[in-house]
Amino acid sequence: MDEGTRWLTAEERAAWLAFVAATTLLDGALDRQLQREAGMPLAYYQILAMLSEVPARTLRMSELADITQSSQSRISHAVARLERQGWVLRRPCPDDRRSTFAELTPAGLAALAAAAPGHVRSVRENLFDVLSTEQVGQLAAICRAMLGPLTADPDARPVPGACAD
Amino acid sequence: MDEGTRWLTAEERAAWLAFVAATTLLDGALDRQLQREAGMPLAYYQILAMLSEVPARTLRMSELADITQSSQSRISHAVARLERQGWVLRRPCPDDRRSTFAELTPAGLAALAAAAPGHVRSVRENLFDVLSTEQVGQLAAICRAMLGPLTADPDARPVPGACAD
DNA sequence: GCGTCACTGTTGAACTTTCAAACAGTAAGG
DNA sequence: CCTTACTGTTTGAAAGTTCAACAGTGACGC
Repeated sequence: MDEGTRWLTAEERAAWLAFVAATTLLDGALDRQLQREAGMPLAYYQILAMLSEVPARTLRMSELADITQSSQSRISHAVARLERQGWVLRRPCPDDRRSTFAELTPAGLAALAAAAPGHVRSVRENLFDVLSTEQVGQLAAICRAMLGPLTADPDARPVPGACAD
Repeated sequence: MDEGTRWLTAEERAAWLAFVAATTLLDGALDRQLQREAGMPLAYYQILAMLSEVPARTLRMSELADITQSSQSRISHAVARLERQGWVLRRPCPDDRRSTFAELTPAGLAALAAAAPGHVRSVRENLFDVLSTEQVGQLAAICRAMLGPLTADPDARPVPGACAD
């Protein structure tokens, strides 16, 4: 059954191992840095960051799930936690009463502002400071190429129908 | 205090957002594919894969932690689970009685062999099939550059001293 | 030998994520 | 209306990860 499998070439294999190691370590490093210096995991930072860049600092739960590439269940649990911490506020949506708005509070914005410099420094140290300008462009092109199949791939969607237009 | 922060340039920011999205989605896609077709999460597949490529299909727990870029605690829990499933066997190390060997069982090898083709296909579809040969080389170079600071960075090490030679 | 310190691995509690199921609201057809 | 299907969100249990604490060894100096 696997006679037809196209295994990886030596170059692909080397690239793959380096990719897995680098992304795993980078993720861990960023998570640890945030946890240590700001007391929040990377996933929560990303939620706060997304909310901060949007009009009225408010998004519907499902939009938040889409934009952070996570499942609705995860967002629901995470926002519940952030709400307990006073960083996010949940409000019903008047137009569609199925929907809920998540709004960044001033305290949440302050926590984000306090965490941001350290996070950016960490991203810089571990990624951009070791790449040439050319490599930054190459990386962006590579990632954009990956996004094609990934955004179409049913495997990549956390929740069926989460990306419905 | 954050006056001195070097924020990301527009190019860096674009690259960063694409990178986060692509790696998050790729990770999710691979995990789902394995979970669905082989009934195991990606993290466990990687443990089995590492064990399968080593003499006697046996590694010390700490070596396994190093090679998979994960913490000792994580490996301990994961191997305990894999052992319950009959895919890995734990044995005491005669030379150093602190150490424990983790050995891939025939059943574990069979499970890995059954899972591998689908996994490789998924890696191909979502990564290598959308990249040119040139881009594969660029990606490898970029990841190798990242590994420099990451392997030296204390943030990136799950457990202090885990990488001691 | 003995004390000290580093190293290996495990454990249990806390936390996060996932999975499946439930729930409430909306939309469409008869 | 009533039914049916679908959408947006929540929930609780199960699974996985992390963290801190612990126990058992080994290595080194005195």
